[in-house]
Amino acid sequence: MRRITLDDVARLAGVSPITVSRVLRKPAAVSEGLRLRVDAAVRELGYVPNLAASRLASSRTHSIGVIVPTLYNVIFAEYLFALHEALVDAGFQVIVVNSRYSETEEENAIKALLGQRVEAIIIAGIHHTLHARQLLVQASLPVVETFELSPDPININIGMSQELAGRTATTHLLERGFQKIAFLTGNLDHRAQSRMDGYHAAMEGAGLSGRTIIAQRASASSVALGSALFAEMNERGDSPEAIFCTDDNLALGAMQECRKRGFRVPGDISIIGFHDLEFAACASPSLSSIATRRYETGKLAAKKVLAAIEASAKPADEQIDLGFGLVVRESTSG
Amino acid sequence: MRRITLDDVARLAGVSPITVSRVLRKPAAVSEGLRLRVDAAVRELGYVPNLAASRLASSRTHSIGVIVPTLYNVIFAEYLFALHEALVDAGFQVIVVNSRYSETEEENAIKALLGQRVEAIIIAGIHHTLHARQLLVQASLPVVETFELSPDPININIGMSQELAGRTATTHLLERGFQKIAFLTGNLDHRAQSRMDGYHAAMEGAGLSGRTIIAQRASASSVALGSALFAEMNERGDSPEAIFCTDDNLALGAMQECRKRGFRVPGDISIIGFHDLEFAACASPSLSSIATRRYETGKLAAKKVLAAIEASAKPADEQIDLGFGLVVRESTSG
DNA sequence: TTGAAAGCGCTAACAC
DNA sequence: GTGTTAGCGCTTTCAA
Repeated sequence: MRRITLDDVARLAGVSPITVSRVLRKPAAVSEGLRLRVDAAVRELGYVPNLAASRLASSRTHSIGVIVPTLYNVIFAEYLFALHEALVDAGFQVIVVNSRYSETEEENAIKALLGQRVEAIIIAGIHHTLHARQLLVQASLPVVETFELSPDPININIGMSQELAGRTATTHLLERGFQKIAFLTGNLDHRAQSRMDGYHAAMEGAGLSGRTIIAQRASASSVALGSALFAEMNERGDSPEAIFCTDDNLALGAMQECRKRGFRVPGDISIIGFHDLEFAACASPSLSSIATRRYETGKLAAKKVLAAIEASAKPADEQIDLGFGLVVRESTSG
Repeated sequence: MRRITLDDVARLAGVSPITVSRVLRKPAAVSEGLRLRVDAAVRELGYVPNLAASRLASSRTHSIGVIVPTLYNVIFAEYLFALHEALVDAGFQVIVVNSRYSETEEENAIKALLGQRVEAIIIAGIHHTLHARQLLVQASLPVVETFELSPDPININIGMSQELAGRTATTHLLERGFQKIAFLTGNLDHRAQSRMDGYHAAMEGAGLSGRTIIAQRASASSVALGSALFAEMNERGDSPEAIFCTDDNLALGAMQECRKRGFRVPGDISIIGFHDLEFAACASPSLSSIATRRYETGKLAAKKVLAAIEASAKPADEQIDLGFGLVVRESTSG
């Protein structure tokens, strides 16, 4: 059974194909009589326009490519939500591609998106293969890099200093008077690495560079991993007074494992997390954290992209530091 | 600056356009000499094929549409992860559309996906507008409905009985000897509604239909909402012996609020959640829950769709009940 | 306001 | 193994 095309509709309505096309795209430009006839024919035939043909002919795709390293993380879910909200409402389709924390996959994703002639690319992170970077620089479309601050942005960069955030969290613990401060992390992607750099910098600044305690395991952050890392640390005899976790999930897990092993939080051990996830405020004890602006990042990225498309010009290079917040709650208020 | 096309590459390599096309799609069918020349030209020009043109010419899009009611929920994140994993590896692009729990938006999403000539549609839920249903029934592509069991599947249906799951959770509490059992829920989407139906059915079966306790508020499930709902219930004087929450997040929030108000879990109040999220096992006390098969649902949906595309035929109607599990942990082991 | 002609960039089908 | 021809189904001119 052949698919219904514009011509079929035109024939049934007794008009030319271009008139049908106009009725569908700018109905105001067609007289009411024809419009009604066309609408009726469309409905009768159950016509659905072929987007590939439309895209080819108009060279507009009304689609925007978004690359994230994982779909398995609330952080990106919130960010994607914000992007979707703004872009879909503006009539764009969002193509989400998951690079699985691999720069090679990211490069492939970029190629696929360029092949689709997306009208902009929004990409989490600032580390790309050389070739990927070239492709993005050469492409005459808006490119937004998010979540980190790049020393050399491709085009638009909306982010925060992960290193400074890591330093801030650690400094907060130092200011509470703790010296034995542990750092807990899962996979060391670029952002986690920067936070760890911040931890090391703060410890060194306090003359404690010889006394760092690291618990790390190559798997995705999760509550279970937090428990496991604390257990591991405890069993090998490390007994920190405070813990900085790269992620609130780890922090929650660590906190629960603390209690299981008879430590009070914050009485015996203070804990600070990262991202200020929804549960941090109502955990008990409530969890101190670094608040990151996932939603705002997505919103702003979408806004910038829409403005650029509107102006039909690659926007000027720009870097926006959205910053972060230190949220002090019970878990570090011993 | 004009975009590079296949013809440009062909001219530079001194071959016909179709040869370039072949090198890109089935390199084995081209002699090595030409292949190398073409590859070089592709690289030199930075050529990226136009997918819209390819899709139009071949009438294959290698893309699959996925509709979910929200992106703001781990449940769907895990499901999407599974879908992506299987489909992307098989060379398909996944187009995710968010219907925001609206049947109208869902209908629009279906139209948009059909317009793109996706090769299959995978949709969470079994409730659609009449027109949306018609479109899906008429479309000559595989359609998978997930997460619920439909009395009248459009094509393939992979799910579980939400009602039975709700009944099972409630029955578990009844069997522990509790009578004052509360039901906590956020937005009453179809699935939450079915779980509540299950709760009512179980209560009625125990002769307790007059003693149901419901705490509900129209917002998305979250830990904070769980706290709020328990607080509300407690303040209006309802004092349940056990609580069934439609979601583990609610359960975690309720558990924390219990403790804040001096109730022991499970000593004074037993709690069971839903979905068996990652943190349930390592919460303290560990959280009883109904385990749902999000990942398996995604995997199986992808598998069915790929098989159908492979066979290039709309698959036979089929219903698969993936079931669920009752996971008993400390929070209901008083 | 409406239509005719041409073409977007690729691939299927067929020839050589 | 390689090329020629003829579209895929729309939209962009431009003319009426």
